[in-house]
Amino acid sequence: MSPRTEKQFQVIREEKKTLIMDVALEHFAKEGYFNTTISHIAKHAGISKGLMYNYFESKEALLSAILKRSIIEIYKYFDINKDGYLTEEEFEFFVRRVFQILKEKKTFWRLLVQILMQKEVREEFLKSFYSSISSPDFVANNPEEQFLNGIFKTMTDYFSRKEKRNVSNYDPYLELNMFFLTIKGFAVTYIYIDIVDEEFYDKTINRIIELYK
Amino acid sequence: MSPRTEKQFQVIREEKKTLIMDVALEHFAKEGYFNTTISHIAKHAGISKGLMYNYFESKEALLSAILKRSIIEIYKYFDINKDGYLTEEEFEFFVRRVFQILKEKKTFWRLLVQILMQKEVREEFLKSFYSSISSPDFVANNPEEQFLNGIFKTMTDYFSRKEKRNVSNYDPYLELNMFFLTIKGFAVTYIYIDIVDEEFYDKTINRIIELYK
Amino acid sequence: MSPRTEKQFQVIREEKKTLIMDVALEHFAKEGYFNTTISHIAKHAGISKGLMYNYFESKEALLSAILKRSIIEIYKYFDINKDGYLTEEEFEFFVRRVFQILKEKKTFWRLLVQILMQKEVREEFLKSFYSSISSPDFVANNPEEQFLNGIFKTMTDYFSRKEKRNVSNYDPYLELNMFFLTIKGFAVTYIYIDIVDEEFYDKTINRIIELYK
Amino acid sequence: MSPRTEKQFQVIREEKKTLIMDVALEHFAKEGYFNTTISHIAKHAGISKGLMYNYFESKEALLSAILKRSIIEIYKYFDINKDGYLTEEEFEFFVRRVFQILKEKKTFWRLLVQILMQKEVREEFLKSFYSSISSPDFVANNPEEQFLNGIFKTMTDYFSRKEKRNVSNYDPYLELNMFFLTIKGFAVTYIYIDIVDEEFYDKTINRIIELYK
DNA sequence: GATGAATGAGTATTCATTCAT
DNA sequence: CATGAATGAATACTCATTCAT
Repeated sequence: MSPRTEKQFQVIREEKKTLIMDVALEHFAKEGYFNTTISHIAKHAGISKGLMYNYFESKEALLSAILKRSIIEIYKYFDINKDGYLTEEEFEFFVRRVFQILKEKKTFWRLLVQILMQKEVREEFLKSFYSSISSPDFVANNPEEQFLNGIFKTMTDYFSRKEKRNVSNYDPYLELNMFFLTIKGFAVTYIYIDIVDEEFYDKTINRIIELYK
Repeated sequence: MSPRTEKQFQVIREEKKTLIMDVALEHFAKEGYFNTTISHIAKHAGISKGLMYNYFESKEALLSAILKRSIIEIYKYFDINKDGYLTEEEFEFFVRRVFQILKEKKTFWRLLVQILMQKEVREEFLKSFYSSISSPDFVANNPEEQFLNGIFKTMTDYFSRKEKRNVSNYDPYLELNMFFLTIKGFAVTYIYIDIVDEEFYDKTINRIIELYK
Repeated sequence: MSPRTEKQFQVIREEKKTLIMDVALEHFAKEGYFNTTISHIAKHAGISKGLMYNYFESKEALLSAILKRSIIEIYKYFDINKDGYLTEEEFEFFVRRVFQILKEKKTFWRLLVQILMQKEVREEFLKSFYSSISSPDFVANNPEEQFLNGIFKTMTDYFSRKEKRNVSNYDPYLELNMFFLTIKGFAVTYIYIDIVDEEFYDKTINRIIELYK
Repeated sequence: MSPRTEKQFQVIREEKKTLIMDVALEHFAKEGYFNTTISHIAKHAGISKGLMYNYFESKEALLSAILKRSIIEIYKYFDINKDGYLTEEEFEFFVRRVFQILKEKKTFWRLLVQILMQKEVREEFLKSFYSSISSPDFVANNPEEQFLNGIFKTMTDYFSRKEKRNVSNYDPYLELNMFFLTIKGFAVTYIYIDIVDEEFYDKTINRIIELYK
């Protein structure tokens, strides 16, 4: 019988990779990265340990792949029209979208936060993330500027344009910082709340938008 | 020479425990809890591994002891006059104190955050912390009420009394939540900043106080 | 197009086998037998792992095939007229030929030496080599005598005929042994010298011939 | 009960290290370095794998320790009066001593040869060996020169002083090389001979001395 | 013939914890 | 109180080999 075609192999590979990443994310998030063994993942994915290493060079590479996949996917929704100018509507949309994603992918975010709190991992990952999002493919879609820098600049511009009446000595950089603090605090708080009070969740979002829009 | 008294032994014991905890905290915070081995701690504390186990039942128990000690010590500065009523001055003092401590014990807080982000650790610790602060010893010094509950109630009362002009549909519980979010976000952000811009640090604190006082 | 004939298939088979063996030898010699993986060989030979096993039963069988092939090929040049009588000219030709081959196929010899130094491999291989050269196919081409035994006898005869003036108590067996020692020592030394001083190489050969011719 | 003294611990350590090294050498030599597992060594030494790693950082470090120990021990007997001048008597003594040691420690030498034939190991080991024999302790006993360099120079001097009547165009460097070749060839041959014909062994040595003394 | 996904037994290494002294 | 030798279970990772297609 003739062997599988190149395409068939690709499909198999892609499916298995996805399967492994999904299972791994689930367990990393539930039991923590260090407490989750490769054996455990393999068993729950219904494959052998060897196959894991056929697809991912190491446990760390697996983690990295998971993180990148999810973050890339999330950033797709940012700064949608990419004109570098954030209107109030775009800002609000952006904030709501972030919190929507946070709610939908809570386990992933819990993992991400856990990982990023680990200082060593943190720095290494940030570096590799930067380089991954500024890879040829990525840049091709964003020829104008580096991604994160772009986000940051757009946000700074946004806060520079605003002038809050009720704020003495308005400082756009401070305001941007406050905004990010709040987002982070929100995220860090909610990823550990198992059953979310939807109404309160929305109220909080509204309040944040009210404060920083 | 006469043999040491029971009391002297206790003092020695206490000093050794403190030494071990100090060294352990230093290394846990610097290299992470999992990456720090008992051997390493013992060597740096100038004692044997065996002795470590004479003082602490396990590595986890050591961690637990460190966390409890530090948190207890921190809470001493809270709600100083303990009348359950927070004036605006007390509120401001409290916020500034928290950030002061954050700045002074950054490594400890980094560790604490890392640890608390680990879900399993988190739950176990919170439980044990709750019971420790309501233990006989603890209660003896705070006969009036459960500690954290007290804090929480006092804060809720504080926000209930306020009515922000510029906030539509003022909700004290929401406001308390926003306040905690912000504090957390601030903490999570600053524990990873190695060199702090003092002026900006203070500006941020002032802004937080301005928002929630 | 007509289907390939049986013969054509055989040619293809033979070519593939040769290709695999060449690539494998190259990597075995460069990186060592244990450090060279089947995957690596397959990739560099441009074939699949599965096909490898279609041609060779195991990694060890592949090694064995390589060794046999090369040694058989080398022995073709020995004792060319096969009359069992070694003249001084034939002796010198033989020695020079051996060293010529050593120089030309240094990587192969390095591998061979490495392999033969591994005791277990050594014994197993020597056994299988002996039986292979006395296999039906082999014997068919050398009907008169066992190969190695023949070499050995011819050499002993050669040294028996000589009587070195400058040697007290001349012992042909000892002299043969000394000769083999020297050859081996030379080989073991030169396979690890990356850049050979041609002049010195030749001088050494001349000296060896001078001593044992 | 009071703990063991520092000295007692040292004795235990030294004994265990020796035990492990002895057992390891035996198995490395018998089954080859790669085929010998740490588990195997530990089991035969009657200790746990963990203890192995208490004494040796890795399998490679264990090997290295074995090699160094034995070589250092062997070199003690070289160039005994250390005047850098080799008389004919000293030369003969040296050669006989080398072959004596070869006979006595055949398993070790077999291992050494196996290891040194592995190209990668070879280079790394030679480097580390060089630095180990020029360590403070070692240099203290040989303040005048690096060890191996010293040996080499002394040998070159020795061959320079000789002028073989029966050799046309006598070349001391060539002669030294021939001598080393022969020694190596002898060693490589005899480490694999299980039962040595003592008489023949001695005859060969005599012949080598006759040729190069 | 040909492919490469899949296997699983095997290996070095780590480290919290115990315990004889 | 104090020591550090000793344990052993656990873990990431490797690779020759098999097999469905």
